[in-house]
Amino acid sequence: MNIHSYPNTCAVRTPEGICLDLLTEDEKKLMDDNTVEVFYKKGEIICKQGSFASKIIFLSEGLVKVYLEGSPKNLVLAITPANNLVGLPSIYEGNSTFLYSVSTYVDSWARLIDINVFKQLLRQNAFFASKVIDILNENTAQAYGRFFCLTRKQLHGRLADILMCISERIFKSLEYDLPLSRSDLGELTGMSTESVIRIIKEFKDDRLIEVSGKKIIVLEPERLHKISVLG
Amino acid sequence: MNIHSYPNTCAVRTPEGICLDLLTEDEKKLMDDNTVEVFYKKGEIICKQGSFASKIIFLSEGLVKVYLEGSPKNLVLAITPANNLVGLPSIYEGNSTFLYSVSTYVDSWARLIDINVFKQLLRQNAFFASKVIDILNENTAQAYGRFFCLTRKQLHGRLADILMCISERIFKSLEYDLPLSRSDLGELTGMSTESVIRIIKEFKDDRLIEVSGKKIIVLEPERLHKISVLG
DNA sequence: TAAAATAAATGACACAGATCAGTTGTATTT
DNA sequence: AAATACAACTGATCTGTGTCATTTATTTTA
Repeated sequence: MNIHSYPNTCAVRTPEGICLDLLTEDEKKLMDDNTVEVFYKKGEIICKQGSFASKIIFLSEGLVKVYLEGSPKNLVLAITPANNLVGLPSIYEGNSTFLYSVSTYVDSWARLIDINVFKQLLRQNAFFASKVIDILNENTAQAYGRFFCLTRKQLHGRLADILMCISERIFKSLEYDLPLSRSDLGELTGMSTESVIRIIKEFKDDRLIEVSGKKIIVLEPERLHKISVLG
Repeated sequence: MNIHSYPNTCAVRTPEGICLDLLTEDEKKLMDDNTVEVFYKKGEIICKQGSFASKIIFLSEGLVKVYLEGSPKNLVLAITPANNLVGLPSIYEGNSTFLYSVSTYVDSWARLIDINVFKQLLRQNAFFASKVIDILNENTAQAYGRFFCLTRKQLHGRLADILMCISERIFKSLEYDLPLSRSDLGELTGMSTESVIRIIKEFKDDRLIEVSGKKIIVLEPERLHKISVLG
């Protein structure tokens, strides 16, 4: 049996403590001296798949999507809220380019940390490295969940999944203002915009959710969750 | 533009040096003292998703599949040849169960390393931890490639992809004896057995590959690669 | 406030690929 | 050598979901 409390398919659980706390004062200073903070408007690209990976991104404010470029359609790997590191998987030996692109759903602030300094700190502070491993592995668990969702569930399950996941992990409330369009939702769930609209309507008609424009209220989380699990 | 030399969708590149070399003599001894070597027959399960994650697996001989359990169909995350670590993503804080199941395609030998000893070594040896991060990230890159393949390519692309990947990364030859059945191939490419058979036949009729039973000879790697890229 | 542009919604249609129901071939077992 | 089981193969349907065309609603711009 395969019991998961709730889906984990769009975003990682926001970490309690961040790994940067494990650095010594000197190490923190070194990192700070090699970090710049940048503002990105809604829709802007923070890093581009295939380009030279020069930085690790700490999202201090906002909401971004992490995605693989594809023509005609991208594949969204995750959406990431504030206080998360992004770009870690690009730091392996022999690779020097970003594995994925990152762009903003809303106005955001990001701290860009020099990747070589980051790597150096990994090699000199085992507690820090160990914590980074934790973060990487949580991301992997989330990616696998998402992988399973997009390849094994069909439309209703996928949409139920995303709606629950956004509610649970991004807004932590059954009621939220979606900063995404229907076509963003389509990209996120790997389906056409038309299908998103159709199924949202069905969920609405079935009184599973309440929708008006961007505002979403989850009325029946249990039933929605059931749909998500059954696929 | 998205230029990859060759697909990377079924298995990681076999690592040149293994991270265990970075341990000190004392650390190596500690690890050895907490490792057992076990033989598994073809088709046996080495670890089961959801069960208590007590070990890290080093596959010393054989070929395994790493997969998520699903009814009715599993999702194969990767196939892994000898001299690779398996189970690393399970070692994050707050998680104590295997993220995936692992079973053997052929008779195999595995060294099972106590997970707590492994974690301890990560926390005390930053070079070791740093190397493990490299391995995790390579695995992530491979998983993303596979994710993209299974969600964005259609049948011909997926099968071409797998045939090339097995040739390139597992056997390192254009000619090989597949230790997998057609239904294994179906599971691996996320398609029905019937479709596997049909498309293999088409590839054969088009003189892209030569097939007799389990024996596969890739006649035109470039064209096969083209099919894989175009989807 | 009107006009233009964009997003949301809806219905008709097409098709990739699964499923089902079989046949043929090849190992195992007795 | 016959019987059984399983893997490989084939053809005929069925269905989920994308695409296209069009209408309605909402936002942005002039």
